[in-house]
Amino acid sequence: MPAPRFLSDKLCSVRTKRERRKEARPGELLEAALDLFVEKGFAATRSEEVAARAGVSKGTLFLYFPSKEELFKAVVNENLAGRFTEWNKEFDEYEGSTSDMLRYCMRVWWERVGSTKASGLTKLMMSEGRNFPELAEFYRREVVRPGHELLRRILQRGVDRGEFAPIDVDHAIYTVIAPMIFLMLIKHAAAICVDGETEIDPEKYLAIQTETVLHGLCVPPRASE
Amino acid sequence: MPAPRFLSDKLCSVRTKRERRKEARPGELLEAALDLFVEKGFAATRSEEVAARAGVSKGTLFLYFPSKEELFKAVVNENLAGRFTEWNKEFDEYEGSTSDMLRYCMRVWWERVGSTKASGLTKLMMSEGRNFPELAEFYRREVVRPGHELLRRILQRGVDRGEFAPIDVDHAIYTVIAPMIFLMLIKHAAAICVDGETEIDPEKYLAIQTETVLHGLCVPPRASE
Amino acid sequence: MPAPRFLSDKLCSVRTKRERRKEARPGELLEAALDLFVEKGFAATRSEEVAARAGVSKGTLFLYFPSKEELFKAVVNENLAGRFTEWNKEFDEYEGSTSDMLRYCMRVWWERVGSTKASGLTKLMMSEGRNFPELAEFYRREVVRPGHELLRRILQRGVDRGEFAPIDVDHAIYTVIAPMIFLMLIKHAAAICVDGETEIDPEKYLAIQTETVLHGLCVPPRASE
Amino acid sequence: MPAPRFLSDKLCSVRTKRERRKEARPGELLEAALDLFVEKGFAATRSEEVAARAGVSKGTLFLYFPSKEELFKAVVNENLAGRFTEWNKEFDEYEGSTSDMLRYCMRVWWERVGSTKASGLTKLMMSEGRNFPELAEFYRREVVRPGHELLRRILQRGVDRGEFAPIDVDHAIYTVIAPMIFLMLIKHAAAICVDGETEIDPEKYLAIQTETVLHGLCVPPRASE
DNA sequence: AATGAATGAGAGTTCATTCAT
DNA sequence: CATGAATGAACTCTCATTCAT
Repeated sequence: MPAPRFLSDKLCSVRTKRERRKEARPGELLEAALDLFVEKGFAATRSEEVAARAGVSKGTLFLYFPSKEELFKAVVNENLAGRFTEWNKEFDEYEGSTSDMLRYCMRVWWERVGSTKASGLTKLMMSEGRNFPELAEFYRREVVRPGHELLRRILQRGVDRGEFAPIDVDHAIYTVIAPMIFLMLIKHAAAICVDGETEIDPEKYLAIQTETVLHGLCVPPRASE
Repeated sequence: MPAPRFLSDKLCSVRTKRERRKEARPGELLEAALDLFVEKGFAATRSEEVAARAGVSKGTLFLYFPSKEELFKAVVNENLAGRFTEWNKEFDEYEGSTSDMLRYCMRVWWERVGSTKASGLTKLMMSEGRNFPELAEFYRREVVRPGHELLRRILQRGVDRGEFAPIDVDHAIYTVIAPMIFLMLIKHAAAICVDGETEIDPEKYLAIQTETVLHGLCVPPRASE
Repeated sequence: MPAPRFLSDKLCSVRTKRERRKEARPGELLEAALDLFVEKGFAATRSEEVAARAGVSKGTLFLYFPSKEELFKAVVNENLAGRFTEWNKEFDEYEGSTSDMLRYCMRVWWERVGSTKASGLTKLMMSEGRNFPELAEFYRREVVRPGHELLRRILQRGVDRGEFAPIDVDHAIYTVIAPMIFLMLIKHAAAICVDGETEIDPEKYLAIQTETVLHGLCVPPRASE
Repeated sequence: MPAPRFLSDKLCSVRTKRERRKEARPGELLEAALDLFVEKGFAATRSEEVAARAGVSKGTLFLYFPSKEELFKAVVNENLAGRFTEWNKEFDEYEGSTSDMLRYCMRVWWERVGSTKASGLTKLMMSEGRNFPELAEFYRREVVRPGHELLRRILQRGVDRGEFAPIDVDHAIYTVIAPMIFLMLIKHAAAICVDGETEIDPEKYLAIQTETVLHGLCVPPRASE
């Protein structure tokens, strides 16, 4: 047997095909599951179909995730819940005006969530949450609550720094969220579109809504209203 | 057809409860079905439960509606599709400005659809449409298309009469629809609400959005506004 | 339509084949289940097989019993647990000597339980109890405990009336039960019998054991021991 | 066969743990399997669990034993079947009275089998034998038959030497076996015990039963006993 | 017209066994 | 030799739909 040419051959690259597959499996399954959950809903997605799309057999799915519900939670973690720490950090370090911060927030939300398949998970929970109370509770705890927290901190920053009027922050959260939710839902609403394509330009829609919201939030710059 | 023995079976109120119930059956089933479809979704609603809520047996349900899908179609007809002729007529006879017409449209839509259980059917189609292509097609044909037609005629009237700028009417339809859809969806989204209650006031939200839309549609007035 | 000749035609005999079947179903299923549980054990008995032996389809079984475990509990109730009230009453009214009472007890136990398929349920619980804790608990509560109570009362009666020595009744229960359990087990032990038939004569075995037990229990009639 | 490089691989204790483990594997697997089969039954014991308890992987189990059934047979051989040659020899060389021989037999049976985990295998076969006909046949051939043979020879010796009455030996076998089987079964019957502990003292029970059996077997002595 | 007992395809999940590494 | 990822048949339970009554 010839000596490996590089040390790394021994430490990194010497993996069998099987090993590589093994490490890739959870990710492949999560991706397949995300696709199918978003496409068909939680109840209507058959476990075997998820497995098949990931290129494995039914049994293999349950090797990695102990049940369909746990698979769903893992999908939510991977695509939404697990990313809040990063997002929180990003906003902790933000230094501009709070208006810009909110604009930035809406924009990156669209880029990272709204425009991706992950937005389908929100639609899914709105549709099927009532039928799967444990999943709904999980989603509220791991996604809705942290999301609200993040927004609350932004809005509170605006109020604290005198940029925003002393509004009821908890109430204002919904004003900010509303257009996001709308976009997520319309994006996944096949049956509603006569010609298959929604005519709304999400970025433009979001920009307009953002300004509307900011108009309502901001302290009038000089004169009294 | 032999004459009824009594003046009018239809008007005669001296009837056993049983007889009345008999004729009311389909209506009761449709109402029960609407409730349950909206509450749990199409797939998750069990036929037997619909029958039970209507106070009849499983078999009776299938006596009136040959399948769960046909039952759903009947519910959609009863609550949405079948009412467009009446609505169309109403707008044919409208005589005020097109801006007022649109304001009126949004308002009565909220009263007659948005704020009622019927709005849940739209949410339902957005959630499960992909899993039931025949229902989706039916819904598009019988609800979405007529709705778009109605709006298109209103908008075209505005353009034709010089009240609205010569916009792309097909595109503008979505601008008008967007807030309606948003309200319908948020209304049925239990899982998304941390504290159980959305803080949005639908009437106010709709009024503001209506004015925003009109602001974008109207020809800038020559004289003062 | 000719008038029924007897009133009973109307009240009793006017049953369709279907109705008769319907009433017989639970009993047929319980009997099939008893047979199969005793023959193959709880885990190894497939629900569909029970249904098939009762002449119905898989689904029908679950129409009458919500789960395999509940089916098992119903079988235990039907064959063992539900008969203790009757047995207790019988012994409450017994008037002879306690020795005869115990002899009678052993004999009727063999006739009504030991020699019947019901004895297989005890074997089953001993074999599989550990794998189905809920069933084991149910069996202990509904069968073992009442059985012990019944015996305790008999033994206590003997002690109270001076027929038996002042023994530890709770301990003596096991002495009485031991031969019953042995017979139940050997009866269902196919693998242990070389030639297919156990050579033990249960009635004789039980009679001998009973006298042995009584010998140990009874106060020596006259002289001191 | 080439000579081992060291004096004796078998006796040489200077070995790595790994090497020792290697050779101990089958034994460790058999021990783990015995534990689990006795604890949970044959069907309810998962192969993987056996492997895990033996500290090896699932694959390794199937390297040593081609199937779960073969594993079970090996466990039976190790703990019961394989020991009959030794036992037979022991009894061939016995020189005392046949009564003492039988007393000795019962006692050592309790010491070597009844009181050990091996007795669980008998209970297991009685419980699950019908579901695994090949195992049942194996058990009958390798354990039940040799056991009966051994007893038959003892009893025949007693008859031949005039110590026992000229009884039907084949029938008497069951009289001798009965208390052994009873003890084995009661020992593994968790579900049957209300208070968790059976009150029977096995050694005492066995001694009494032995004397009872001998009483029935022995020729009434001419002189005093 | 009305019933509800019966059906059976189909879903999630388990586990003995295989085999590439 | 040893591993453990992968398989797929088998099992329990659900529910839309049928049909004898």
